Amino acid sequence: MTSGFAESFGIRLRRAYQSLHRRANAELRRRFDVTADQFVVLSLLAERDGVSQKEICNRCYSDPSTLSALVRLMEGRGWVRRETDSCDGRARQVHLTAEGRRLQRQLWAAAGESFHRALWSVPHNAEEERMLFDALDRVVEAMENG
Amino acid sequence: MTSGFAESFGIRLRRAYQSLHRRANAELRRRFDVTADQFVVLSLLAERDGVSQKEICNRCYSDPSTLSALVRLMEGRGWVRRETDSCDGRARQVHLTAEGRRLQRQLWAAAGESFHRALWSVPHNAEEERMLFDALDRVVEAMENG
DNA sequence: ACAGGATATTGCGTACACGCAACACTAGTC
DNA sequence: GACTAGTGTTGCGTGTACGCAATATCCTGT
Repeated sequence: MTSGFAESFGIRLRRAYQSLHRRANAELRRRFDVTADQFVVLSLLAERDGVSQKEICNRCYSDPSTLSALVRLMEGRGWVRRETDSCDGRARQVHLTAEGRRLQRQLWAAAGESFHRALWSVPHNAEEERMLFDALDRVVEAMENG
Repeated sequence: MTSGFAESFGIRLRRAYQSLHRRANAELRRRFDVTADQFVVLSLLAERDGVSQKEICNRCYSDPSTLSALVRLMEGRGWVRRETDSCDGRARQVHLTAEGRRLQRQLWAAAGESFHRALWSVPHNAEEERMLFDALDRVVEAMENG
């Protein structure tokens, strides 16, 4: 167990995430002038729309104030529309615009195909994928409670 | 396979890393006024000292210009010492100071114990740990080449 | 010795992450 | 209706991530 910090789970998780994020950023920026985080938000909205920023935060596990700036930037580019929720005056419902939806599909088809194929090969089979996903989810759980 | 973006490997990896990083940051800042990334560098140096910044970058997979600023900040706080390599005038050898070494041990004992225990419980057994580590390493490999 | 190419570091600009505090609004209690 | 507690969003400051270009220094072949 004292295999050293460099060989620990933490540093491995860091390396894996950083390499994914770095590559996604490079690919998306070069070809579409979109950042990886913008792509994440676009993709989550493509799955479910008209939700509060808080809801988006929960889904991608990012920070409210970070997301606030990000979503307003995306609004400025015409990818999303924000309306004050009629039931809750504090909240803003975030919707994809037609333009945003079109862009998301384009990104998913182009870059998504490129490095999703690379990622798909990571778990060797369904069993392993289940174990891997489960472990990652347990990290979140452990960090929030443990 | 079209299980949706929110259920994909990428978003899970993101959530896991973010939750780890967030918690480590919170814990370390509150108790010691040290950031998670500073802790990473301290720990890597505690394992091997007197190396170039490039070498540190390779080990923690971070960016040269990011690390440059980070290491100089740590130098200002008296945790590391930087000397121009006598054999290679471009490189700086980074050493832990006595103070830095003391701090690293303190962090490792205190915060390390707290959430390393949480992380240890993530892989259920040695077999699973091997598979998990291997998968994370394959992500890095796939992102660099694939 | 010297030119050309590779490498380590730095400076700059931009985007994110996050804690904290302020603000607006809701909801529950009296 | 006023009071209090809780929640969604925003503004601000700091630290980090990264690409790009510049600089200084190797190194290799000639």
